[in-house]
Amino acid sequence: MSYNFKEIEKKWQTKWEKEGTFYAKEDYTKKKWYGLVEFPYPSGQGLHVGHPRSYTALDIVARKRRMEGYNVLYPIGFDAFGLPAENYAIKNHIHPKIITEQNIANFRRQLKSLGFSFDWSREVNTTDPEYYKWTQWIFIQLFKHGLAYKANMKINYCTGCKVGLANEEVVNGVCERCGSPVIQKEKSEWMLKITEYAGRLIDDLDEVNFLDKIKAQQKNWIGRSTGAEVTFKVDGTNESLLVYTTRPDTLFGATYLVVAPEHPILKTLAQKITNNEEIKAYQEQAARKSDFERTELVKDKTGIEIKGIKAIHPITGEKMPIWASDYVLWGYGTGAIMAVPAHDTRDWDFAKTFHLPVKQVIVPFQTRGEIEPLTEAFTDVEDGTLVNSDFLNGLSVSTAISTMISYLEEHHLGTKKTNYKLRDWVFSRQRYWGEPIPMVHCEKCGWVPLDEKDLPLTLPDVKDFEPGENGESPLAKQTEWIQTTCPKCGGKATRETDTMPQWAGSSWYFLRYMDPHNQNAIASKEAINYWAPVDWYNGGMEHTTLHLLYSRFWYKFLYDIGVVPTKEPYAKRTSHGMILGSNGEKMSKSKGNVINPDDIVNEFGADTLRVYEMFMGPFDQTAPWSMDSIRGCFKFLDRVWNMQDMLVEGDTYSPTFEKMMHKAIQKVSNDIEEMKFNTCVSTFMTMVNEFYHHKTINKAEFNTFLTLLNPFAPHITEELFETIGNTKTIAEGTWPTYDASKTIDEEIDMPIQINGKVKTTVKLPLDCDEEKAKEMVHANSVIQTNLENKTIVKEIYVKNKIYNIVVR
RNA sequence: GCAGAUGUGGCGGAACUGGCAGACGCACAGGACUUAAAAUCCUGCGGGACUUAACCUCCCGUGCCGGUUCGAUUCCGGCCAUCUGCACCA
Repeated sequence: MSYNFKEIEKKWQTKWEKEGTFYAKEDYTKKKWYGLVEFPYPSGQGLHVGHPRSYTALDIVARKRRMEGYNVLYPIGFDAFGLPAENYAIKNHIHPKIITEQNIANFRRQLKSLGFSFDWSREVNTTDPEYYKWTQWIFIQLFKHGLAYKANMKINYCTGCKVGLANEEVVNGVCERCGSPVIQKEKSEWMLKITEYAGRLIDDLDEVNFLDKIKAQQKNWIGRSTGAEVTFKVDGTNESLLVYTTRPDTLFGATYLVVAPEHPILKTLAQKITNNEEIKAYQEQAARKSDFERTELVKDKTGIEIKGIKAIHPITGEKMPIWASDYVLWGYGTGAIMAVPAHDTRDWDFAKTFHLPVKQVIVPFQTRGEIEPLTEAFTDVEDGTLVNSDFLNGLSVSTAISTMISYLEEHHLGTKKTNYKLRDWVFSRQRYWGEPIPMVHCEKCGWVPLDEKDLPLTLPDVKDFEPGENGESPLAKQTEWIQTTCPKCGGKATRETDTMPQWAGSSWYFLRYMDPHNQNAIASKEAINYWAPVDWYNGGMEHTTLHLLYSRFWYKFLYDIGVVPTKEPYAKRTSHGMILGSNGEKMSKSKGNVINPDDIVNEFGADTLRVYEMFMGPFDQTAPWSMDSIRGCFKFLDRVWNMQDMLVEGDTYSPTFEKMMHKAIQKVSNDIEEMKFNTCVSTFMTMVNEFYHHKTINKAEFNTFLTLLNPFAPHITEELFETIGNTKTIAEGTWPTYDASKTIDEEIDMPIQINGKVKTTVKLPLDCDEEKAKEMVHANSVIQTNLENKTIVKEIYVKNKIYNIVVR
């Protein structure tokens, strides 16, 4: 019988579905394991070959865990709100709900065809009102705790999508999604105060097992810096300028101040300022630039001196000029800086451009206080000694920083201050296909949340999905829907017409899986206490600064209000590499290098696809697709299939294979934990080669082999397991164990080196003592020949590793 | 510019904690089976020198230069290249 993967895969998938083989148990007394993969956005293109890479990987772990006796939750769902469905709806006048349903059906079919051990009874869908009811509920809690607020602010506005974007969604000045230019637009938006959690989002990374690069990227993104705010009085006025600096030690080197063009002091002191016209012109010029131009294109410093006012140095009392320049950002720190051209590259450039004074206050340590003229800013903080700095002279940079901060605080001139680059999360979208924001605006009471018992606030059924005038949400046209009453005073009120961003539904979906049909809560307390946190979460690096950060933020908030029991949602986070086209480029329709998983399943079967994606390379690195390699994996499974013809009886491992079996169990068990799936597959291949070489395999060996391979290729292994006469399935069985003593070779092919170069090998018993080893090595003829006319300088023997003879 | 990663045969890649570089797969070559082809099975396969050939032996070889070491793909210093993220954040 030849390997009929189509029949086999269908048979087992039907059985699993019918019997609910992989459903998580409600038994909260068993030890649990919760594995999570990022649920897909059900796009019209169907599943990408990248999805199975991540899903197979955790499927392998999940299947192993079940066999190890854990109660496993390995769920899946659909993150189905989003722009593509809406854009499609606008173009083809079909309701996004219908498109979404179709796409989900297709995704579900594809996912099932790959044999993942998902608990399909817990499938969630973010567009289901029974789901987004709780997304809205969380929003209301955020609002009640002052973490959601309306702000009239300049937002990034995508000219293509006609929608406001979070900073995270703007890439190189264009929209991350559609590539259209992003402009600044004034709009009233809902914001979430993620900045309030910035510190904890960094600090609590210490408690979780995330890949270092993920931690590093999150830290970088949140961008914590510590320093001081220092007050500079403006001469002859009651006004003062607050500046932020990370280098308070350089205060004596400050020679001028710079404010952002948007700084309010330019208005407040307009009476005293003598060149208002010029300043206005500069402000307009700066405002015209998009963020992209401000940061990307224009590195040359521009600016203008604010004439008529001077600042006073808080310690020396010197009068300092004040400039305005767009290299100082209004959105960060205080929007004003003290410029220390000698020790900051940007200030140096600015000072050189406008011929401003440079005062050096730090010298490299080894110059012993000698001041040599600078040719560029000296910014080294590790190796610096303070000079020209009064009470700081002679101190190192780090000591000088703390000394200065103490001094400032003591004299009420400044305070210690931590700043973050992270901005609050722009939470409004002027779109139809998203969760309605459950808020109404009452003229008397202001913004009022809906009563929780009135949730979900469902999307009104509309026919026109075009954005409204001026970038308004399509919902703004639903005049009837908008009119409502205020939940607080019962008066006339209007609904919020903006919807939530796509990140909303995905910020908490892993909690819903724990108890997906609960009508009264996100999930029951018992379910959350049992399943939280997620034990292992795998996903793409591209979600590190968006989804991963957002969901950690929401979870921490839920922790604060007592909904969840742990500080962090994910105990462990790993990341898979991207799959590239066979030409080494990112798969895209326009490049014509897209692989459809359906085609692979049809031609080779799901097991082959799974094995190939695990074999193609290190899991966390990018890997190009190769049609030739996939044939090799098919051939491997075909060889596994044909091993049934070599089967002989046997309840224990035969002496020929005993060692190999124990070693293989050890290696595969360990490698799965380390996500070294590629070497697992090569172990399987080596085993098969061995069985072929001896043209025999007994039942005990076959059973173990099939169990090890089962997480990778679940269908063929179950079929063979049944064929060779087992009455239970592998899924019902236990993970094989190994005897460590049987993985050790009692004889070692010891490599013998002369001057570090291997000349030959000598068979030595395990843990052979040095004397015996020496004797045997010197008895070897190759070594004897090599030692002729040589003087032995030294002999190095490392037990069970190497024997090296150093000669002259 | 800053942060992180990567660099090994024709290709994808392997190598525990510093100890036989190239596991496993692909491609390629040869053989068996076949009327033939495909499939399958077996064998070979980093480069070079020596050799009629085989075996043996020797030399070179993990991006480049240097160092530590009996011994370096692995550790250290300095470069180069590629990828990813961030980018005037005071």
